[in-house]
Amino acid sequence: MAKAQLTSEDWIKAGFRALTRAGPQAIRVEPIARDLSVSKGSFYWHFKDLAALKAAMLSSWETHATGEVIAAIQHMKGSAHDRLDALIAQSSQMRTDVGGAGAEPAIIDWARYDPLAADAVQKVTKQRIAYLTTLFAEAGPDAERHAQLFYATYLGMHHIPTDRAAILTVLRDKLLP
Amino acid sequence: MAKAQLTSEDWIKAGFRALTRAGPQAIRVEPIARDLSVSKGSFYWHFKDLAALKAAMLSSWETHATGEVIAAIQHMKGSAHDRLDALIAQSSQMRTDVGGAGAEPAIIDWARYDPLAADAVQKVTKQRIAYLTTLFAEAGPDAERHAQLFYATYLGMHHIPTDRAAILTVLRDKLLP
DNA sequence: ACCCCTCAATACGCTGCCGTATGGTGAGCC
DNA sequence: GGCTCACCATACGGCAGCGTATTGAGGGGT
Repeated sequence: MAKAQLTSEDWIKAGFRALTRAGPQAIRVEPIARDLSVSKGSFYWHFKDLAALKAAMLSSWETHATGEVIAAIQHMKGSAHDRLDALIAQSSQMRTDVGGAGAEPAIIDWARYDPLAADAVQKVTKQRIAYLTTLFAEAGPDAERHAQLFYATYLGMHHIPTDRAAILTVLRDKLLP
Repeated sequence: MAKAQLTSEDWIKAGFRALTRAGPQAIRVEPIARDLSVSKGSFYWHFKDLAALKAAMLSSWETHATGEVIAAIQHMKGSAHDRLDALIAQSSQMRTDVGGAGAEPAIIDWARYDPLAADAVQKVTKQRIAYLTTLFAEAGPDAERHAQLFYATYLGMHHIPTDRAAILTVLRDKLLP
């Protein structure tokens, strides 16, 4: 199960594990090295310093969190209603390895203290709301406000101890009658 | 402007400043002491250790964030519609000193890594949703789901770079027609 | 078989922080 | 004027983490 050699990808994944478990400030070299059962000598081979790992994580998340997801939804034919359902389903999967939905709250939070993370989050937010706006535009006016509302709910639902998909579904019913 | 003597309250407020500026892991004795232009010798007079300060902050937030607010809204006569508007207005004030709305995201996040904070947040969440449920109960069925939806949106809107009150108002229109 | 290149281990100095111990200062009271 | 007490400064030992330098081990190409 354990590979003989590590790659930068392994460090990035381990970084996300640390992030989701203990927050942005837990992205530290030596603890992650212990998690990988390796010394930090390995780390400084793959990365210049800690900032480089963080940058790589953000870059990785940026592509995974926008391009891939939107592309997957986009090329499935269907109504806005169906596509929203697909997005809702997607957001319940909660992968944490390369920045799936499980890591979202931690990254959002990360952005509160780190300008680089803030930059990445801002880009992703903009793209997502833009895409949602196109979906809601099919159903009437105020598309952008509705997109913002939907996305805010998506972000907030992670902190409510209940069935998350149900909350989004209720909102979708209200916005796309 | 600067008081001669400090109180525990001053340390708690300074703790919230550190929390909102740089996250939960920034609640550290020496940096906060520097913020107060004082040595940490003062800190260990007012508090047993760092954990004591954190506990005091959480306790302070717990009372400010539920009892006081709900009481203020409760004793103003009016429809659920009006009371929701009052809550929306309240949440746009963004005080950060003793755990106002500006500190909410930071505290929510804090709870992800600290069991004590998680405990406080869970209590507050429960109370708030319970109160919202009573408001929505006047307007039809599914009151609890609507309360969860509204609260999730309230939490998430903090991360959307736009007029936050507007988002909640749109949602209120949908839920209380 | 050899070498080189990749990757990891170890050891080191440095910084920031915690918590303790102890000493100092001003205000008020007698 | 001296005492007490609340409040703060200073100094110390300890620890955890960063980043560097140096050395060591395998694996592929020739």
